[in-house]
Amino acid sequence: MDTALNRDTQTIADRLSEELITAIVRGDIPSGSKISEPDLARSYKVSRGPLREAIRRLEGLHLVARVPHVGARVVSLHVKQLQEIYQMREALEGMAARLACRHMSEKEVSELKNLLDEHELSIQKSDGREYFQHEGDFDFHYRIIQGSKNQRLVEFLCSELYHLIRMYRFRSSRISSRPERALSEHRQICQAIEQKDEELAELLMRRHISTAQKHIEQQFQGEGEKQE
Amino acid sequence: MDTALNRDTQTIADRLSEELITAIVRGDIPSGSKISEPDLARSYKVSRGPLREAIRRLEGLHLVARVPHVGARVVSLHVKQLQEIYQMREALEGMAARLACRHMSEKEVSELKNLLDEHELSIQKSDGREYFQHEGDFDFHYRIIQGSKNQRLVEFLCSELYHLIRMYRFRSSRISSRPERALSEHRQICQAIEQKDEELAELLMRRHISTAQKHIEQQFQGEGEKQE
DNA sequence: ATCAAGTATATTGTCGACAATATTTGCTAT
DNA sequence: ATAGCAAATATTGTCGACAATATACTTGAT
Repeated sequence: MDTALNRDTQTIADRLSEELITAIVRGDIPSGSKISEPDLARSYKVSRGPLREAIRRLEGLHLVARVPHVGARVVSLHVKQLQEIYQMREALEGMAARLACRHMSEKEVSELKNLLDEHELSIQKSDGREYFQHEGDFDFHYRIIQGSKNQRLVEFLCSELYHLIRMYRFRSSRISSRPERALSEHRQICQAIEQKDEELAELLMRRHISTAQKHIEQQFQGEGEKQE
Repeated sequence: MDTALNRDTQTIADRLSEELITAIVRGDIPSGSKISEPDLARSYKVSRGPLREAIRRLEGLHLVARVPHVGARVVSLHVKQLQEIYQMREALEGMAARLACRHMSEKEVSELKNLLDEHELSIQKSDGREYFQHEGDFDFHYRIIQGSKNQRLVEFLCSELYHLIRMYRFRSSRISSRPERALSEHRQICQAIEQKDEELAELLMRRHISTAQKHIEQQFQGEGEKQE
């Protein structure tokens, strides 16, 4: 369950907020549900002080919405919200790809290429295992974001937007990720970065994400409403 | 039925976090200074509970940095941080301009044009009042961001990045804002939005912000180091 | 005199109790 | 039976006290 029993210096509120984030992202605390302070405090065996501080942090990450004297709810993602997130992601990851051209080291680029080779193998071997596919996809994007060397950009994309995206993926887990097409797009992007073609890298990344967004919208239309 | 009474229903932590934000942005709590919980609690006449929750919120906004068992400090902006912020701003406001083409109403566009006329007048009348100039600049950008109708984008730009930008402006207040040039760029952007030319609007906005960034970098080089 | 270690002080973290507010329940009147 | 009001209950917000940890200071040895 828990892997870190060594962190004595960590504060309860900090540890708790991490736990709550993963619980929310994985759906253990369902999207849209109310957060009861007494209940949560009991089940996590903490007092309400640190719990409230942790909730305040989640509020800042937009994972929960609070209304005074009423309480906090886990946010629920509707189509519109996902569109908004993907629009921001398109702009920011496009910029990240541009900056990665400028700042990624030779070593980082070659590691990125190796990663894509691994993905190709894993696609050939197990052509159904979508979960791994997702993780691989995240891995690719994370590396480029890191490669931008823009710390604030990294922080925002990885710890705010991606939490929400993962949360959505956990909820509706069957996304036909079309791994072959994604891989070929990844290769194009990687090549552009290798050639330090900033314009092209940004363009391709934006198109890649825009495609993913359209795909999600189709999914939602195909299945109608299943929110509540 | 309770619209005017809402101020009473506000919680201490919420009110306090607002006050602290403006205090930090205006420099009343100096950038880089340590935040002492007992001191702050005394001077704002609150107990440490709500104060700590407010600090947790500021931490989420990246206005303060906390280290466990040591305390929180107001962030201090160096050149590198400003560059990072402006890179994100360029990407996001470019996207905002693009979306504004899609979503701004006729009325909003005409109001935007009126705003620019006012700016032109105010530049002619008082060609030295830079403070007003800044506010006008913010106003223009805010409207386009709002015009994107992307609520998450609005929230992030207006309440995270702009806090930090304002904070910097308060610190080193003399930025030669070159109002004439800025105004003409604003007019170009506005025109592109009016004509619903998404490509052009995004391009011009990005160039506009990129120019501002280069300008800031020059300022910093011109004056050398004057931090802490 | 300088450095290290141990003590003293101050600050941060945590807790349980109490107050303020919202929600639910139950009762009354139409 | 239902709408509306009032009491009861539960939840959130706030506070002051105590514990854990870090910083500052003193003391002693080389």
